[in-house]
Amino acid sequence: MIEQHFLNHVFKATEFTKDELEAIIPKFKQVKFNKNDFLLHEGQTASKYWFVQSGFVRSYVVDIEGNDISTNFYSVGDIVIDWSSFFLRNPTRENIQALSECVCWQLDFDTFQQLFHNIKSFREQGRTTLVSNYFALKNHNISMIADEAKDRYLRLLKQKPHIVQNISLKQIATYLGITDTSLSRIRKEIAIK
Amino acid sequence: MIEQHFLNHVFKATEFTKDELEAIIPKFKQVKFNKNDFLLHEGQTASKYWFVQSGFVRSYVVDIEGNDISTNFYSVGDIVIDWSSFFLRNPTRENIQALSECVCWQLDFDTFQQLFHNIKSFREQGRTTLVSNYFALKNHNISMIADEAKDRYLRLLKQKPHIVQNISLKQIATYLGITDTSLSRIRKEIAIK
DNA sequence: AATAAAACTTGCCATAAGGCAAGAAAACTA
DNA sequence: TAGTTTTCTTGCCTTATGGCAAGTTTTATT
Repeated sequence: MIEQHFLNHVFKATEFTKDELEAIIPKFKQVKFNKNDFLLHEGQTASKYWFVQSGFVRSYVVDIEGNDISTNFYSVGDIVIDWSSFFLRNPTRENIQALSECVCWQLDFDTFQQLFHNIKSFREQGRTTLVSNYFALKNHNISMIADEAKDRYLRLLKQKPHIVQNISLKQIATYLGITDTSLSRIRKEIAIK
Repeated sequence: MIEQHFLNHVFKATEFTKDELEAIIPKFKQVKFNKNDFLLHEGQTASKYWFVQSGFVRSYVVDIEGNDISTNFYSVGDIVIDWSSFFLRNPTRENIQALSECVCWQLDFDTFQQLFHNIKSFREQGRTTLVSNYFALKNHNISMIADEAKDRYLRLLKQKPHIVQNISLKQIATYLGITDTSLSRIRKEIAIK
């Protein structure tokens, strides 16, 4: 029964007719990942994307010195996609890795294209999702410039408390553009107050 | 004659049929801005976007302390759009301002929607443009974390030399997340070598 | 439970970048 | 062209954050 499907939480029924949901949702395939599995690896061209039903995922890039930098974290309800690799059909610089056991719903590029060009509400919703991701990235970027490290951490804590609780200090630190040492000190300072 | 239209450089003929170009290009309206004119102002909801035929444009936000932070620079051939305000129909935090006299080609939201839903190649191209912008923003963000100030400046210099040559040191500095003082010192250091 | 491996904390010192303010240079303006 | 405003440079000192390394705690493995 499609009403009970996890993806109904993703494709809110208010924006889609029942027929549309029945055309869209069955196209997704359930996949499971083990901890440390790669959903996408540096050098590959993304040909799928996922919605997370359970578990935690991280994306990161490796810089010239070999340090990895977290670019994003994903948990229940989030879309996991390398937008540029998926749509520009280019090999990616990003790695996307499961941080725990995960259950996801997967769609491939060709099926996406078919839905995108045939269902108006699907493309509207896809555009909204992409633009929302763009907006979040822009705000993160502004925060990197305008806020000091402690405020960036507090901002993340407020926006994604479940991320802060479930992901290692080191991986959060690189997302915030600071070292693990600094983040440890920031946490201590906050705890004292 | 549509072949001579400026927008032919934007909508590459390889991706569009002649008929499509004739449906798309006449929908754009030429507008001119004087130096310091606002294309979009904080608090407004973006209802148009532009392609720049000539001149320079800057977008910026004002932080809590009242400092402005450049978020982007635009010149010939670039799209000037507040993606999130335009598509999510929300009031924006950004200001978009002409830095010189500008000639632009403008499209409004309703006309965009009509083209987007009716012309497959138009929506493919729009998606590509948005994703390319997303990619650039992401790389800027990674650069903010992985590179020191001098390298961020050299990167901008390489990627957008015409921006560095035409925009004030202060405005470039905030884009790079540093003070004008620091950028001045970085330039001096580079000049010495 | 024992051991190994990660993850986190802390101290000491180094450094990139900021804050402020004065002066120089360049760009407008009348 | 003289005057005014804006932009840029430079010196002096401060500060947030980094680098490294040792120790501690937590988590995984057999």
